[in-house]
Amino acid sequence: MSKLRTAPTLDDVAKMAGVSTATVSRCLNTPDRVVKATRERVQSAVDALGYMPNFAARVMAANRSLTVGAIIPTMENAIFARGLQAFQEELHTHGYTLLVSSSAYKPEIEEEQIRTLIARGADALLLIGHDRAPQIYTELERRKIPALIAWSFLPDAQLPSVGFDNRAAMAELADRVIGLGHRRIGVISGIRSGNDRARLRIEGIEQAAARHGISPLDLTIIETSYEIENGAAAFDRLMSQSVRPTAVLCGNDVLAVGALHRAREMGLNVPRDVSITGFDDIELARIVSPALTTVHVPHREMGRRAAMELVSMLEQQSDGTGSRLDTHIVERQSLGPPAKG
Amino acid sequence: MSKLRTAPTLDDVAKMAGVSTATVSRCLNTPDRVVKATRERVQSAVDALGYMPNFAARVMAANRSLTVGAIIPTMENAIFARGLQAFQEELHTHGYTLLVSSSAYKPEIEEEQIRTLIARGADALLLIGHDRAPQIYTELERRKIPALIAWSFLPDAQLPSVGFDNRAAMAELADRVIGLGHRRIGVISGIRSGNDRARLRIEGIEQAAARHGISPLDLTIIETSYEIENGAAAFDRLMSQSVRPTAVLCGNDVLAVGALHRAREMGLNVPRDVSITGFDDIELARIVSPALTTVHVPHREMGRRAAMELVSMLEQQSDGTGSRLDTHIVERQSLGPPAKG
DNA sequence: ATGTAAATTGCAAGCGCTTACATAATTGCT
DNA sequence: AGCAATTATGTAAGCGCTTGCAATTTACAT
Repeated sequence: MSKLRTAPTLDDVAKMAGVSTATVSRCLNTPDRVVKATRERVQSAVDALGYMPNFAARVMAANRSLTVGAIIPTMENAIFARGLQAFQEELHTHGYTLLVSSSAYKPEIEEEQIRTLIARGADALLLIGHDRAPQIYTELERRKIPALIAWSFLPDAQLPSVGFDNRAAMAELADRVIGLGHRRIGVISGIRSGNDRARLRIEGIEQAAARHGISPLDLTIIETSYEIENGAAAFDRLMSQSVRPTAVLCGNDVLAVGALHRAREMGLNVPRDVSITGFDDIELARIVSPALTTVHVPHREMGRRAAMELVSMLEQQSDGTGSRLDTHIVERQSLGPPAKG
Repeated sequence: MSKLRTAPTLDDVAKMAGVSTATVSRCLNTPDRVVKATRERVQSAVDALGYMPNFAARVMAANRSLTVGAIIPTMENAIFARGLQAFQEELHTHGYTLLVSSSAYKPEIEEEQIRTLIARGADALLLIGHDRAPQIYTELERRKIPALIAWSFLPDAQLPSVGFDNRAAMAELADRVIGLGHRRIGVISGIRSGNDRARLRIEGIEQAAARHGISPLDLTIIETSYEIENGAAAFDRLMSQSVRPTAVLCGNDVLAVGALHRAREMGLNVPRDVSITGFDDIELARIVSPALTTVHVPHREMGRRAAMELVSMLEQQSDGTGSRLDTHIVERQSLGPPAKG
């Protein structure tokens, strides 16, 4: 029975080149272990047949896939795009492929995605942030899957992390805002539950406020998920308080853009009537007007380092050390001193 | 020799449940072909062991992966995000998984990605646009990989497509612009080579211009790749001509946002001094100010239909019929009549 | 030439799963 | 109760590849 028109296999190549399948396999994977003449013969057979190795078979036989999985909270906005791009480029130079999936910020989906990626043979995983059910870490440990956390650096966490200090970064920005004279501050944060970045950023603001003797009563915090619309709605709520804040610190640029948009719709001048700040420094932050004052995160560098770290964990069998990157404030037009009043 | 701490296999489950591996497999894939008592026994073994089927092994044995691959030109901006999201959601309801990769608008990379996805066992492919080397189509045909094209509907193309009529959509917008009295028109297009969407959109503008007796000399076309920066630079060039256009039609919203940004930097009032339009109606179009007048593309609907079509091609072994979706113009603030003079 | 070490190639055993086919258990009839 | 038809389960042959080990060839020193 002839298998009509299916992809050529190693066997086909081997027959055509007059060698064993082992040799063909070696030509593909460890060419220097094959003498030149044979290698060339095999290569022409490969070319002639348009042979491409079957990935599933390879994974099964070799018990590794040269694939790294990443689960990011969302693909819908640009927050993770640049970092992930750099991550994947760096992986590529080491011969690894990236598989991405998104958890929509839902812990149960993230857990499922982790299992799926493992079942698909991912050799290692990149996760975002530290907050998740402990048994996930146990499971990764048990299965001996190297994993790394990005977007949040914590020195003593269960897994090594490559990222920045969310708390300190936001505290620095809050210091700056308070230093300009703002005393009534609104905060539009992402949902803290299961999201250490959101939680730590708020903590940073609270720390800075406390340092400057600002009462918690003058700090209004709204939690909402990271969408432009929600930033706008939260801004509405903040501004409809009896005493309006003079500055609104947002958990990320997406929320800030929403706030900015609503401010404009309300006829408010930013930063004269109210200051608005973001976090992340995504492209959008430069495009809106007034351009957002925000915290710049070295996304590309973070992605690149995460990839290097993960590859070294994979290839040196090491546990990974992690690294902390610096952020800095980017001053644009959306932050100014409060209006006299 | 004991395999220390590796993932449990079908065999482990079978032993624990006291059945054959075939029965376990059937429990997982065709539960109604197994009697309830057995099924439950197997299920508890699965739970107890935390068993997850090995994907590679399954693909190899079953010769299908329940995976669909999509190659999109870019992930860097939101153009394809929403449609792809809907595509993946719909696939999910049919039990399929989506694997996405990006070609960076490079034909040779796209070709490589196609091969990679096939090697990884994709059961079917989603491609964007019709323009690509003919041998790719031959190859897909030869390997009997169902494939579908999105973002551009062409009734008689090699492969079925789900999308809209790029030419007609842009012609409609150009008609509107010309109808407002614009006679000198600038066009900022994506690179046409290998991109039928870009090509057809320009054709639409040219058609409309011809219909209204506008000389090709009054139509300045700049081609550049789809990045905000490039939109800005192209706008610069258009406005530094001896006779400035009164309206600038952009190949997509990303370019338009760049143009808009530069216009503002140049101190031009949009639309009083110059009108700017986009194409796609991504979220960004609503956020910028003035908000972009653009062509709304039903991205979600397109993604959903593409998924349905592909699943039916896969499951009915049919060839696929494709379908044309309607676009419509969204009037916002960036388009107005030309200034007197 | 001859022996030995090193390089090259082949053989064949899996990797974990699905599924055609064979067998065993159950059901429904008469 | 007895038989055929139906349903449930088991047996075992792969799927296409990698890789440890054995066999063969080549290179090199004596």
